[in-house]
Amino acid sequence: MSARYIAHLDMDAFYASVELLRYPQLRGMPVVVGGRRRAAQGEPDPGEFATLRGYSGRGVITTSTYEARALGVFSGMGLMKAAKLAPDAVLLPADFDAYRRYSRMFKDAVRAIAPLVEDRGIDEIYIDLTDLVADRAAEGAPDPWARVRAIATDIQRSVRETTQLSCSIGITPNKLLSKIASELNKPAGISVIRSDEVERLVWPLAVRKVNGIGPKANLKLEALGIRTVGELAHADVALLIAHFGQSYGAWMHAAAHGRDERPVVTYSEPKSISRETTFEDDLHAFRDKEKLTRIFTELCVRVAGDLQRKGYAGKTIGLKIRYDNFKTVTRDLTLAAPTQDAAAIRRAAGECLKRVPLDRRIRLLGVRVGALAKPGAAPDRVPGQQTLLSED
DNA sequence: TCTGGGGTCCTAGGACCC
DNA sequence: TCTGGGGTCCTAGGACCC
Repeated sequence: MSARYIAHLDMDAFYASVELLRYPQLRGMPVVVGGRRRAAQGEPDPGEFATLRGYSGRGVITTSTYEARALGVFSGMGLMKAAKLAPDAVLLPADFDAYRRYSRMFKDAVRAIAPLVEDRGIDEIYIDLTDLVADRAAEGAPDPWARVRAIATDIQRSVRETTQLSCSIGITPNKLLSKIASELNKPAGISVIRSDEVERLVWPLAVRKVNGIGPKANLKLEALGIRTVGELAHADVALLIAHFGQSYGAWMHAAAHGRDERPVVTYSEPKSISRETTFEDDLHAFRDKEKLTRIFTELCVRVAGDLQRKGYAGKTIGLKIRYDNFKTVTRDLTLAAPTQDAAAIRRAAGECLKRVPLDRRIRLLGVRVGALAKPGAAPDRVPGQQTLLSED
């Protein structure tokens, strides 16, 4: 594959920054977004924001401002723990409708400049700038990397003008490196890594910085004495494959050398749609049967609503249960035909429930619909069914 | 004081068919 | 009676990401 210019754009402290647009008086203060969605609690009185002090419940932090991060409070952390570290930090409930609005705004602003955008969730995207860099060859700077920086600056300015929010951009020859690069200079940074700079800029980083190496792999690597990307790059591939399997081991090694050929994918169909909820208190399968049944049915109704709104039906219905000890089990059942009907989903999920042990209290209940199809689209072939031009 | 909710992808075993 | 592969679907669990 010839040289590409791939950008990764990451919005800075996205949810918290959107909240600061609404409550500018909180700027400069430690603020965290998270906790359970509040039911129509209304606008808090100015100067009367809730703080973390005395928080009790099962919420986690979804985003924290940089001032809050300085106090050791990061996303994913339980709010009870965060309250001990930063009792005076302001706690705001998440408003996903607002975040989705701003998400659309910033993505539209980017697409107006560079159309080849891959969605990676609400607050980040990949952008293939290769064609744009070529287009600007005539009028722009002679050095393509200088043109790349100019394009990134344009994108950053446009995002700021349309949303009043800042973002960080990494540009490199591929997605893997760009994801790493965008984090090097946060917030509001632009970072470039050329192929010949991988050793200098990437090898000193912890392996955990590589997208795809999570907490488990990190621990295993540590046990092998591998802490940095450079150490991973120098590790024996055979050793990595022995410990992580052919596919993952070989990938890890390639990743450490900065190799990644994945294209920027501008559209993909969803594979599954699900709803789940963690209870405020663990529920007992029999003692809390009524409440459990009501929530179970409600989840099915919501999944069905999501399917209908998005125009999908699915034939694999899944149930997820997390027990009080955090152990999670799943069961699923594949129907003869796809459905988007709440009652049909409820029946199938009910069958799944019969196959789950109910000897512990339950922390979480979830319902999932997979093997999605667009209703009206050609159905999957039924085994044994005659088809024209069959190759059997 | 335990750890949200929405996803994707991978692995592995068994069923079933050719 | 025993011994074969390959391919696909289904199911369960787990790692990882935002």
